Amino acid sequence: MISISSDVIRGYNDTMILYLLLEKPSYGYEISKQIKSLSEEKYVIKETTLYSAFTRMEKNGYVESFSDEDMSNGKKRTYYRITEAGRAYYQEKCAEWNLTKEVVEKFIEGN
Amino acid sequence: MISISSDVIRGYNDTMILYLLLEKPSYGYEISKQIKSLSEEKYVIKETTLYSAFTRMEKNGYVESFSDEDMSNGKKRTYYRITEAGRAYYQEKCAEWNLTKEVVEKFIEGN
DNA sequence: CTATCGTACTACGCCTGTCGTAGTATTAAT
DNA sequence: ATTAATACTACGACAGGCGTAGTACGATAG
Repeated sequence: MISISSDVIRGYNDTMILYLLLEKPSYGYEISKQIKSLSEEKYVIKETTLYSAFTRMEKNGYVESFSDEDMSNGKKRTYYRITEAGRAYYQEKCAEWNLTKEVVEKFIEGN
Repeated sequence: MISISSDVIRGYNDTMILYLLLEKPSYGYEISKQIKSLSEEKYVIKETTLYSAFTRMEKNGYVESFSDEDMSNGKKRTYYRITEAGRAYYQEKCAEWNLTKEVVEKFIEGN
């Protein structure tokens, strides 16, 4: 059974997360489920990968965290909001992806 | 200037090298130049990356090395030949790439 | 009323491919 | 005589992904 290798996806987890944050702020568990459903169950991000991506991206200024003030559901959550730098980074990654795809496909069977 | 990040290409260097070995055995320097030209100068593999890929792939049984017996050009070279396991691995990586591409593109702008 | 499941994380440390730096040796060109 | 191109090897750092484990709360089931 073919599955997505971590070596390929490496560096693109951030991009996927940022994509989901483009529309509205979100938090770990929700992002995780969205990645799973958007990828049609083909990719499930590991919890540790996800949370370390948040930490890294906050340190890099691509996202900002804030706490769930309201707490109507009783569970504490840390939400993340994409920053302007995050949006710019996302755009760069999209361009990089297109270039990478172009190159890699020259080495894939049937071009 | 957008360039290919090592995080993206990680794990696909092997695939590119194997692709070039499909037709005929080759050696480091030649592979390096072929990757550069086939990618239209868009990707230049680092020497250390290339040679460590050879070592790793030989250990994994994807390639076999042999020495240049003839030596008409006076330079010692280590040639690599793809094995059956290497061909199978290449096929798997192609399938994996197609899956990965499908998934990643759901998270790239303009779908 | 007790146990399990789903939610929502944090901590720690290993693994592996990539890459920077450096060095060696031969041949060809200037 | 020196530089450039060829053809590597050695060593160690780095970073992202991931395995394992643990915490804590609420809801649901038996």
